[in-house]
Amino acid sequence: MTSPQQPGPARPTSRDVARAAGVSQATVSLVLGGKWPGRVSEVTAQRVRDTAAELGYRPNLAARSLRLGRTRTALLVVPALTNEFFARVYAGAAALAAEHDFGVVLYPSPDGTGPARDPFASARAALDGVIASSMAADALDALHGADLPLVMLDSDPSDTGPAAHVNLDIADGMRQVTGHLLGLGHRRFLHLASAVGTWTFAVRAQALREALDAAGGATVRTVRAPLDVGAGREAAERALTAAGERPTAIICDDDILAAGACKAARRLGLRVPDELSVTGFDDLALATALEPELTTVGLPAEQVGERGMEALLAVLDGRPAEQRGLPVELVVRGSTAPPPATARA
Amino acid sequence: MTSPQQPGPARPTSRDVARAAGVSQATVSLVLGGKWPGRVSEVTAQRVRDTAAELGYRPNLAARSLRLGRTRTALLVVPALTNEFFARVYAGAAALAAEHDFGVVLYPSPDGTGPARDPFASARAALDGVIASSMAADALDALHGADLPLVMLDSDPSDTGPAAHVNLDIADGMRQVTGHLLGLGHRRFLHLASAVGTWTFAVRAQALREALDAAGGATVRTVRAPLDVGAGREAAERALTAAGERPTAIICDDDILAAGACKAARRLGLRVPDELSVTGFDDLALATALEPELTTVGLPAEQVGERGMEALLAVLDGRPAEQRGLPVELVVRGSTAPPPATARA
DNA sequence: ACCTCGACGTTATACGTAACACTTCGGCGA
DNA sequence: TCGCCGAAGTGTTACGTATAACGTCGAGGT
Repeated sequence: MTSPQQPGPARPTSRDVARAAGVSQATVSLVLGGKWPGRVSEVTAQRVRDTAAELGYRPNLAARSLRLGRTRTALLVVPALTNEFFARVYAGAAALAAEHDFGVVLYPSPDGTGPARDPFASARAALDGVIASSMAADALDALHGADLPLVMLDSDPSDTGPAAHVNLDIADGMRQVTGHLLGLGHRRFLHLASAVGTWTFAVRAQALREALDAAGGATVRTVRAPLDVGAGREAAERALTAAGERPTAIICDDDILAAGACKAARRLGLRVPDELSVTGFDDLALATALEPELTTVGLPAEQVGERGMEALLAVLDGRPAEQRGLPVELVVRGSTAPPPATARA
Repeated sequence: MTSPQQPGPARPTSRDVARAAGVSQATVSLVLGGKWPGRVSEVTAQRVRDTAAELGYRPNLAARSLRLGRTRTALLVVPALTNEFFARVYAGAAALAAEHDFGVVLYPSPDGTGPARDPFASARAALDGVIASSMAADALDALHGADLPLVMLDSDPSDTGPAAHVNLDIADGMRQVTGHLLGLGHRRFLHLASAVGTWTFAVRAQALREALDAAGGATVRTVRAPLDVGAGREAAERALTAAGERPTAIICDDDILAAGACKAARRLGLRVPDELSVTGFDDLALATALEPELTTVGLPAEQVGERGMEALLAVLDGRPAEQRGLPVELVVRGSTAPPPATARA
């Protein structure tokens, strides 16, 4: 029974409901749109609602969008969703959107392959606005080109293009980890970074530098690695075996890199945390799956999505979107400890 | 400069392009729709394309959908995307969809909380079809109610409701792990299951049972746990400390549970793999982040998404969707080894 | 000279909805 | 009795697109 065309009776329209209820299409629209008080009597309204339910009426969203010129749909532009952080951002955004009868559609930034698709073609509906992570670099130009309300996540606030910014207080997170490690007695650090050249890297690097300078006598070396476990391991392994005094703590920009650093340590026969401390960022599920559990900076990913959507809704309403850094929180677990006595000399 | 209304000039329509190019709107539609050969001269066509590009024309997708009655949009229904497996399914589906100028919108099955939203309300556009994972139990009823083409992922093939099924050959995966462990000499197993009561659990349990029966003299105990590391650890810890002979291998339905099992082992002072073998399912990034790396059954998640979309496109074209189990592959890593000599006696 | 026909377009229409402007009608104060 | 008002709806229109049906025009055949 392959029936490519109209199989059963076509979906009922508001006019069908109107006919069945003995009213005009306009009345159906009024009632179902919630605009009826004072315009339609309660009895009629109830009759309309009943027949609508009976026929299984669902408004045609394409027609509604066309009529209204708005779609109640936002585009969320993120790098790969396989990164738990962004999956959580999406979850937060989608949850808040649902509360406001909004939808969220994703632009999955192509993972390397793919000819850098058009973010707007992938969104099948017309869009009311865009929420974009600064990490999805490939799509950003196109977004600025479109004259849609744009909310940027974790991007340079001095960039005045976007209508609003939602930023994590990463600098504070960096200060917290660094302070924690300095307090334990560490003085030689390795910074395993993921996205050199971006704004968030600059913020992290500067916060780290300032914290170390304030402590005095501390050194740091920065190494870059693509965002996966294997790459993190290799980079860490290289840095740990390089000439010069070995660092006693590795500060990673991401839990995934931290996992790599832990593997590198194990390969080199360094015990974590006794001989080497490792910290991450994000507090992914991974952080508590590892042994020892990872000391990391917890980022409220869901909140990032929520606030992004909140800001977008505000902009769409003509309200000002309040810009505020989201607080982050150091989560101390088992991957950090004082440096070995030999290194403290 | 908050401008809730029309800020700049409204987006150009096909009529604007027509005016600028000195042709009728219909011609613009023909040219841009690719239907021009034989109906519009090459020069005119080129002129239309140029002016369209110049004005930055983008077709209004709502209007197109309304006109065509099709949206080229599919709904993908999955449990939480924070599960890397489903994020990969989405990636696969979205990639293939993009090749066919299709879009994929997600129904993020509410994570416990949330009043079980309407899957169709969350999709803002009208839909051409649905691809649903059997794991998103809460939404399935509503999906069967709608008369949309439905492709089910990993669900009972004897359920004839859906238009097509895309299944992983999980039974084979289970046979492979079991065979691997039996070959190493294991005879006492713990099955750490995630979704008792579902079809995939039934398949796994039966395959496991059959493989063990064929070997003879092997025993298994099944324990259930919610799908997260902590729950897996607790369940495994309880089972490992229970009365009776301790199992020498834990077969987990998921890498996440396997991570929990590894933690349980470490807590109890059991070394993996020397004193306890652990296997997972899915081959997530987590599998290689752990130490030792996890022996697991690799599932082609992206392919699941691709095949699902492929099947849906076929159904929409009136073609038959070929039903085939996707092959899975045992990936042997460091978390499995022969059981300790004491247990082999 | 008339008809045909292909090439190249154009005109007109419908998709389903929301909202504006309008009608109908009983009641009510002057 | 007239005029007016509010309640309760209805008629109509427009949103932007795709396509079926129709027009025009010149070349070529008879």
